[in-house]
Amino acid sequence: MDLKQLSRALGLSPTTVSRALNGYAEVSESTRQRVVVAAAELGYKPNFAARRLALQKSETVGIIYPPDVGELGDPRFLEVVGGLTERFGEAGIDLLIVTTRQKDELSTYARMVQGRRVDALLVARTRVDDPRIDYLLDAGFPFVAYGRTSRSDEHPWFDFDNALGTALALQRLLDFGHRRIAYVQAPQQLSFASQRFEGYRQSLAQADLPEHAEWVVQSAMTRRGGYDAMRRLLALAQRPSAVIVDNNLAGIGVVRALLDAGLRLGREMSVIVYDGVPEDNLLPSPAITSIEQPTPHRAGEMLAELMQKAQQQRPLAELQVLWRPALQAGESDGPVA
Amino acid sequence: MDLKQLSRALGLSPTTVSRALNGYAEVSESTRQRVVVAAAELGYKPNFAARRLALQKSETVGIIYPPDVGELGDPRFLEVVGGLTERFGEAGIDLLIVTTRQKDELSTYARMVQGRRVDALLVARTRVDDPRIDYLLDAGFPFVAYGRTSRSDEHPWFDFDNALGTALALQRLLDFGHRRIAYVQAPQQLSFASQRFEGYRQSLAQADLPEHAEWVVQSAMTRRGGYDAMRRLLALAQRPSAVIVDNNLAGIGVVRALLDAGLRLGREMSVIVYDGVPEDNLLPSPAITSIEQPTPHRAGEMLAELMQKAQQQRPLAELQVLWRPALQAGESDGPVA
DNA sequence: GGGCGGGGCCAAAGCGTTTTGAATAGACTG
DNA sequence: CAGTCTATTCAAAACGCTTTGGCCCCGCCC
Repeated sequence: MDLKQLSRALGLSPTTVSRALNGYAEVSESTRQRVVVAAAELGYKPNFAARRLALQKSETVGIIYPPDVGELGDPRFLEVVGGLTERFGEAGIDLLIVTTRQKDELSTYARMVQGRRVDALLVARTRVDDPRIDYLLDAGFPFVAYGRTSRSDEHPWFDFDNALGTALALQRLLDFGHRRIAYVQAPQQLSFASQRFEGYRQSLAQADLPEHAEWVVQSAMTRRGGYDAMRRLLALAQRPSAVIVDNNLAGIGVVRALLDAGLRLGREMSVIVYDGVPEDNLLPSPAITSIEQPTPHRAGEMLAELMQKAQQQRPLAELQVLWRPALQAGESDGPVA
Repeated sequence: MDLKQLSRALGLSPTTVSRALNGYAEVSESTRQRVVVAAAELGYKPNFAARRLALQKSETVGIIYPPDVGELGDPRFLEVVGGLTERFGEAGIDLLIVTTRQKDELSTYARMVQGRRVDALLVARTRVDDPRIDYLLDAGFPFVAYGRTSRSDEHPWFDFDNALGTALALQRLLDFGHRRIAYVQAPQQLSFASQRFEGYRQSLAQADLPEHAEWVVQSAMTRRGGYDAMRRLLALAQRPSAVIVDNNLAGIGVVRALLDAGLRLGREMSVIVYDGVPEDNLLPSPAITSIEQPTPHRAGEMLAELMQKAQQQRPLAELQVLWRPALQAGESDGPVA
């Protein structure tokens, strides 16, 4: 059942039928009714390839990411995708997912853009100097970057203010009188980890406190990693009085290590965890003070909104969103003993 | 840069250029070379809408799922998607993700199928009597069901043999001499949970053992849920001597509860956990005996393969895959005390 | 009453590919 | 040397939709 057949069945021209279905004004209300009813009855569905060819747009947005997700990548990225699909689904827009290795990256982008396969792209896992961004800016193609780049002032992006998060945490501990503040961090290749660490360093510098290399421990982004890191910290001759953990998985390990060592949280040791410790954690500990961000799912919804606005060529100011984390006080920290 | 421009630049007809690029035999080797080189140089990328319209296929597969992922749904479904994209990416096929509420479900499917938006579909979260399956079978459209249905013998599907898994676990415990075997289960709306429970019940019946309602505890699919469930079991007058947990999150809670109660695993209480307990769990416990399945990512790869085969109209026998779990012995179970 | 404006409709021309059917030229056959 | 192949190329027709430019008819204005 295509448009021609439908129009023939109605005794109308394809032109009129097409217009009736797409809500154009140049068609009488009565004909519109007839057409809509007939289309539903006969089960007419437009052919998308044809529609897209004529329309010169795809009603599809794309997202390209490297295939090694879950390794060094953002382990929760697929949750972001969940938020994206949900939002786009409401708008009747399809989401295309493509994986590509880094070496074929640019040609994949070119295929998408020049082949008009999608109307807009999401650039995930941005790098500081990112050739994909250069390409898209150059081509004048609508896109949103998930993470800032060196050319952030020229394009739409969405990001978290990671440095602010650790700064907030550090400030709170300083206010409590702490001066020996340790830092447990995820691998620094991850951009969020390096940004968070930067917030720690800068706040330390602002407070005129020296960095103490011993108190900065890098560990795997796992419970076990956090556990081991904390044990190392506890073994130091000069023990810290507080610790900031830059991710919640390691945070669980850190807290467990403290509990196992018999230390009371918020008294003998203050703890603040980035992203918080999930409720379902089995730790018999007081509420952990944390730096809270929206969930990946919410981030996905936000990205979807931005992508739609990007296609409408809104002013850049509306298309750059930095989500500021907030400190959520718990009972895992307190005045220095 | 479209085909016409390219052909003009080469002094050839679009016909020949198209053939050269798509590897047809009716074009001389020397022209092919010229064309390929020029196409690369001039950066020609085919327009996909046009290509699809002419070809009457989309080089895209679709996957439609309800938007409430992460609630009662398969929380790891998005990992499956990861496996899918990876496989399809290698084959140059796009993956379209669409969300839809259950009430619009069928019209979404119709739009996809009749609008030829995709070449094949993955039906996720199949229900026993599933109108989507009826629709697709009726339309003769290639698809793969992720989960069996009441019409499983008529269509391609991929599934896990959940009942076999719990049966293996139960048999092992019986062999160890256990007769009081408890069962901690996830909510029974989840089809995997009901299938696993079915395996437990049937094996029990086969062994001529009565079901003991007290020993079957339902809990949330969380660590905390498992913890509480185990505590309830421990409080019973007639304590079980072994326990099977139907999901690994609750499994962690169960083990923690046993450790907290000072019970030695494999001696005072035997434990088998479906899907195993992840390594990064901080439990100071012996290796947990588990029922192992491939990861969701692997399942995604498998599904991708099946979808490709489904499009080639292979015989149904090749298109129905039941993955059998295996019991992996640990030290968390042993002979009855 | 003639001209004008606009509502409602249509035929035909795209959109950028692939494919069909035919043409040309040279090689080979008898 | 006429006739048949074969290899290579091309013009034109799909594919199914949207949109441009017109056409027709009716009511309205001066």
